[in-house]
Amino acid sequence: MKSSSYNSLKLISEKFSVSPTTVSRVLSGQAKKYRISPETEKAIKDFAIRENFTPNPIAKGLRLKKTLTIGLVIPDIANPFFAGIASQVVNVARTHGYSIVLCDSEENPALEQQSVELLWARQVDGMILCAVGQTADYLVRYAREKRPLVLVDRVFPDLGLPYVSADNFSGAKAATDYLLDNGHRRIACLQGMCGTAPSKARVSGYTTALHARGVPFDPRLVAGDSFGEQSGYLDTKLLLRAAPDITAIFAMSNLLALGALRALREENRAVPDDISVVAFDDQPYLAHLSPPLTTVAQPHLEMGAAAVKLLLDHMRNPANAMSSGLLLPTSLIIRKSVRKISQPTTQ
Amino acid sequence: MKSSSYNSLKLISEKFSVSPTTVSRVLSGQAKKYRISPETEKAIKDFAIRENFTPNPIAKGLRLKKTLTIGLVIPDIANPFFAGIASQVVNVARTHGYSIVLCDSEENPALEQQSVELLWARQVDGMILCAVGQTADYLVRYAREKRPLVLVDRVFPDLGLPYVSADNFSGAKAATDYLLDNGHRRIACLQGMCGTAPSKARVSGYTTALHARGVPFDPRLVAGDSFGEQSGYLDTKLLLRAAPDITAIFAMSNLLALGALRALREENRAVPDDISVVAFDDQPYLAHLSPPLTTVAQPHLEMGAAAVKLLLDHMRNPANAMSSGLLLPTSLIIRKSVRKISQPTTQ
DNA sequence: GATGATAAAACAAACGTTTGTGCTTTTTAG
DNA sequence: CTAAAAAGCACAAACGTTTGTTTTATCATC
Repeated sequence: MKSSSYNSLKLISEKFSVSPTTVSRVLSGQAKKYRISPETEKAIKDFAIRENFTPNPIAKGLRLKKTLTIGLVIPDIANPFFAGIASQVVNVARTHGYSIVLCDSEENPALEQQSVELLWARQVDGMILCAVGQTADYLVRYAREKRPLVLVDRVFPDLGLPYVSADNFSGAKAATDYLLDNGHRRIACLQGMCGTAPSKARVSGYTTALHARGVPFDPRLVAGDSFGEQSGYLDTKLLLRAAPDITAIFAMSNLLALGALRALREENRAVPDDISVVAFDDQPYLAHLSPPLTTVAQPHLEMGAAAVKLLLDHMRNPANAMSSGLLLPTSLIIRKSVRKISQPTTQ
Repeated sequence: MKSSSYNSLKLISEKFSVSPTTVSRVLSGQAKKYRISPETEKAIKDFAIRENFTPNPIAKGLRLKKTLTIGLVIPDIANPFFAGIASQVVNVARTHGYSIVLCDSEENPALEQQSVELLWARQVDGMILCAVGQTADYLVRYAREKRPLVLVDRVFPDLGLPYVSADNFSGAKAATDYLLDNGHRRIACLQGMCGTAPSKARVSGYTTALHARGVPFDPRLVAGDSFGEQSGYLDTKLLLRAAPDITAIFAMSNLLALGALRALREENRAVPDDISVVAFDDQPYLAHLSPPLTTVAQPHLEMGAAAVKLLLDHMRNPANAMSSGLLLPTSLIIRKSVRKISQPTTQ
């Protein structure tokens, strides 16, 4: 377990009076290919594992132009949603021998771009990016250069970059259907940052569900333009004034739901008795709220895992680099924040 | 903004028909020291920034034996507590020019040790470690070798390694005092993993507070041996049977509190009317629970920031490497989960 | 017009690998 | 006993930097 002062092939090679070449070949499993004698091989191997030696990855990286390193850029690692993704990214990358260099863009597009460029400069072999912002034009260059880069969650399908995301459309549609099934007709929708792919898809799922039931779409019922708690709070307040007859709120993020809950509490509207609430994205604590929140769960972990797998695939085979988008299924988790109401008019 | 195909000093040097040496010296700001002519300097500098060139950090790392890289080992990045720490670590490291290589030990001591060794092998310049487990003997070697390594949260003061942690003792004492102030005398305590520094310190704060008030310490009132939600649930159940007369529970982690809440709900004990609850560590959602939980907040962000600063200090100056422990103050956040009771016997 | 400063930049080695090729020595075949 | 083949390994270059030392040209000085 003690690590040695033998920290280079040269030192080891001197120990055995062979050349560094030989040691390198033994340690990279090329012994038979280069006809190293079994005795030499065993001696070196034993020594290496006993002294717990591994060839310097920096030198290796220089020579091989591969660093066994993947860059991960996240808007906010303290956000449980991204933390969940990161967790799986780190873990499956590890099982494939890759390490993760983590950058936090602090929800700032400029910092994001900086981070991406820093990571390429640091010679990462590939990159996983959860973008912030509605656009990311600086990425087209990387798409053109066919760099191994996969987008997660905040995707840009037009860029021709591989991506993985939850199936936001279907998730939102399922949630809306659920509300409709429970008799709701005036369903407000708290959207996230306008123009982002997830937000657009979710709103689209919402309107599609409405149309399918012939429920008129009222543009005044969709509010908001950020995924944050503040926005949920504020827009719910406004919504309650602008459309007092709503019976349900579909909050398109976790934090939006938290904000909405706070607003509703202040306004003395009971959930679900006065107003039903459905959130998007599940987090353990949602079950502990009162009432426990019904929500559409995203497969965080799978998203992270899938991103790494996609990336590794593209690293091995740059050919299939374009337009392999993955949409992972969501699932509606039914708790106690939706009330069944009778809606005489549509019975 | 477009990055060039000029990706080596050599290429650039040819462009200007100078030597790589000259380019290197210009780009590292040593122009005047080595008397590079101002024209040459300006030309190269301009070109470099126009083409957005930076010397290859891998080659640099090999030559300089410095990688501008810090390893971060976390038991579970999906846990908001650690995510908060990581967030600041990443950010302040970045402002100092360092990148973070992230490892997740999955609460597994063996994997932790592997990760630590992997990171050293990867030539990180320093490391920040949130250990799991009660011991970490493999670290003594690194302490002896005076490697830049700082411990966070789960610290081992005896190892002689620098560390930063919340002042768990004072935090727990404050929480217990608060319960006592509110008339509680039969206060149960849900501890975390026994033997870990935070858990020991917290329990010690709890007992100290009791003693100071002359409240008898009842060993049966301290239960638990893990920081997880399951443990909180289970041990609360057991506690309610073993000591039905308790009026308050001090849960020494967030998740423990969540588990306790679940158990109390099942047993139809209202919080805070039947039983008061105080948690340890604040997370945004605690305010949204019902009732909003009183808790002792740890300075996550400061902990992460402090860890990096300590580390950088020790990297610059290995001399002051030993025994610089930082205890960051906690703060009691009072919400609505504690009821004031009259306690005639001790009035 | 030699002598020595000084300016401007090049040389070469080193960091620790990997890899194509070349060099001995031993073994095998005929 | 010779020629060819195989075994076992070493050489040297390259990856892209940085840095101590040299080199070359320019200029001023006496």
